[in-house]
Amino acid sequence: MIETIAHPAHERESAPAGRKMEIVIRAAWQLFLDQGFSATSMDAIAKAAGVSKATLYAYFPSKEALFASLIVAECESLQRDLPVPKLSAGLSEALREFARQYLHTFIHRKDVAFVRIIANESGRFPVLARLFYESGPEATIRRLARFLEEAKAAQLLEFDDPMVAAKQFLSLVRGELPLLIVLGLGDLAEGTIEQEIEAGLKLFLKACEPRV
Amino acid sequence: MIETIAHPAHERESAPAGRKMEIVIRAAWQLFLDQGFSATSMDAIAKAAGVSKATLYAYFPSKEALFASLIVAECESLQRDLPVPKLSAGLSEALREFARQYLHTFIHRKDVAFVRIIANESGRFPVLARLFYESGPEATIRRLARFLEEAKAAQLLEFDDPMVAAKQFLSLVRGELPLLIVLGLGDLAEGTIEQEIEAGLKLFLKACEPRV
DNA sequence: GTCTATAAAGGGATAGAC
DNA sequence: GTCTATCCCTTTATAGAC
Repeated sequence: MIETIAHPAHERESAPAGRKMEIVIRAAWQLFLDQGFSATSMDAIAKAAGVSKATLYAYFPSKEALFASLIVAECESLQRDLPVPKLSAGLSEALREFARQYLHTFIHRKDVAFVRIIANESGRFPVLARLFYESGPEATIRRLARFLEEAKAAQLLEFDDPMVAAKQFLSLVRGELPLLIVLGLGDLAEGTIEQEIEAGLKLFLKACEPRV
Repeated sequence: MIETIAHPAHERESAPAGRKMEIVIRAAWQLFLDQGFSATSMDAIAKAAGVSKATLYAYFPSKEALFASLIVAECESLQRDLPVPKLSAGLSEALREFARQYLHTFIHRKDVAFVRIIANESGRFPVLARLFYESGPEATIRRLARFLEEAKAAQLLEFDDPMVAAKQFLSLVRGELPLLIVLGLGDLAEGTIEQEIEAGLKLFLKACEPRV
């Protein structure tokens, strides 16, 4: 992504390596997501990517370095894909849509698998754990907090601290979902998510909408 | 702790085995909590318990069986130690104290480490994952829901579905705490937990207390 | 850069003595 | 029941040919 411009000259050298590199990264990420760090072997990655183990070690000095590289890249992706609240459609609908986008990451297991991996290697990658929290969950809270502050300024909402209110809204709409998914019990009926969002939104607005 | 009384008679036969068994269980549980299932080796358990590996395999036919046995026992313990809401001290204080007891399991890492282990091995032990969810989280929700229903009957609260309301209250008071702890970022300042509880309680009551 | 082959270490599980 | 010693497999990582 960074080297998109430039380097048209030595395609012959870097292109094969570049393609393989990308295949390796994809295969490794898939395996890490599915099985975690410890359970994923370099052998398995090499096999899935169709390369030899020696090639892996030509790209990355160790399994840890490969893992860290993937996490850092994914955190950048997380920050790019944060939900965006839009007041234009009305406060209620804006929050509803924000919640939908927010929960989408849980339902499709991306974010939860992410947490699971880092959590399981708890002591091992403290820097990566913090990077993830700041790139994903905390950034989401901050973005929503700014939006809530605008709504407060427009006298659509009442609350003390926007960061606290943002955390509370997100807590309400996610409910038990992350736990259920992380436990592999997330086979929910179709409308369940929508119902949870609706219930959470209702409670939040009941508590924070100005009383006429 | 349990066997302080009794068994003075056949100390010679069962006491050595019984004592060692208990030591093994304690050591294994400690290691599983700290390092997870995969990362904990039978060698390490044997060493920590001061027995040989062969002794472990005399007690349990496999590492999986040992692990499952510990999880099942811990789930029984979870159900015994559920928080108990008491209306006697007033609704607000009852919910506050319930929340304190609830979060206590997160702060002291018992429950979270538990989730972390099961989550990472959920593919391997789906039955244990469900057992855990029903023994801990779901049982807690049910207990609180019953209490909320009483409060509703006494016209202290207004809501539609007691199970939904219970989930919402618990979601509010736990906030980001489980995520922070599971990521190893849970070094919170002293009053933080109390503040989170207070804020969650305030929002919940604002939304669910009858308006005079 | 990429491969095959292998070293070195650690894992689960078992045999056999006591 | 408990131990020591060991089998056999998988893992990370590297050596050496091409």
